[in-house]
Amino acid sequence: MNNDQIAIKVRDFERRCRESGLKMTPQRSAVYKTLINTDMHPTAEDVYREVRKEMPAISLDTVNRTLLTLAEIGAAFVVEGTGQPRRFDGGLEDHQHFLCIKCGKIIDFHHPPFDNIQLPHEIEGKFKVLRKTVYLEGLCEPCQNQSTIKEPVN
Amino acid sequence: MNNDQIAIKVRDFERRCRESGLKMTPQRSAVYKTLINTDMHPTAEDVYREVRKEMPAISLDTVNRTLLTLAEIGAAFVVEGTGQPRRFDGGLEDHQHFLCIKCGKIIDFHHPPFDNIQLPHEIEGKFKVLRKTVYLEGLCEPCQNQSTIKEPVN
DNA sequence: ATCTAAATAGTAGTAAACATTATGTGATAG
DNA sequence: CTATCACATAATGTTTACTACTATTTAGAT
Repeated sequence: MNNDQIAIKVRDFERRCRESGLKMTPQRSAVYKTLINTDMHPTAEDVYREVRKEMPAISLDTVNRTLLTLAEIGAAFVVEGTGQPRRFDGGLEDHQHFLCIKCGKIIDFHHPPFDNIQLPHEIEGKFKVLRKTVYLEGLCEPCQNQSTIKEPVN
Repeated sequence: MNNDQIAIKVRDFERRCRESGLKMTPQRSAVYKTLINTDMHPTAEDVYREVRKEMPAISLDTVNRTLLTLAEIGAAFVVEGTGQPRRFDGGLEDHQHFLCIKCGKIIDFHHPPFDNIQLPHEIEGKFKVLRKTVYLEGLCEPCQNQSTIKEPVN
């Protein structure tokens, strides 16, 4: 990604912040710029290491909080399957998962058309796919109404 | 799930263990029984709390290790929430993820048919879906050659 | 019954996520 | 421009999940 493209994205991001009522701070810009400047999937720690090159005084906590903020306003997202304690499922029957990003509840559902997803050949050829699923994130029923109170995880 | 069904599953599990060359320990049975006896998606900690009611001396470490073993032999699986640090993605263009469960690498791919998944109505009605994607797990190319999981004995 | 490799319990260590608090700063109105 | 205030940050500490290590125990084979 060249400098122009980055500048455009950063301006876009700044507009998005204002629209969401967030203040524009140098830290936010720096974190965002660092994030989109990598094609990897960095942890907060990774971004922290990188962004310090430009802004040595920034704290890890700020980086982490900022990244979460970016995810909240839709300027970035958390890669599925990361950041939570590991959770297990003994149900081997075909089913799919919906994760409530607010209360953390995982809700099973089963939509038979999702059972046999056809993968493109370049994937089947390159990787050994052990699991393929449709994965949903959003708000469960109780959380759509409650605004502040956090529900216990199931 | 009634007692008969559980008994069948446990026998099945024991056979699966033998086939994988794993010893049958009371701890393994207990952990497995506890796991399939819940329709939730427990963490190791959750299972630990539950299984201690029957087997007070079991250690958390054993529960965690056993659950991972179950996942390895296919008697259970790890759901979204892989115990890794949270990872972010600033690439907002449509794409999907492949996670290598061995080296932890996340590989982007893009298969346009996956961009617009049609959800069943009962989902759209109940939940506010903020993200929907096809998610793959398996082994990436370099990791396919270095399997650590013991092959079934024939 | 004996042996051996595997599994477990117990403990300690590491690292990520989160909470708290004092300080600092961006955005707005006067 | 500057005064104000809510929001953001830095610094620190706490909690929690995960992993590492070692001595002991045990399942399964002979």
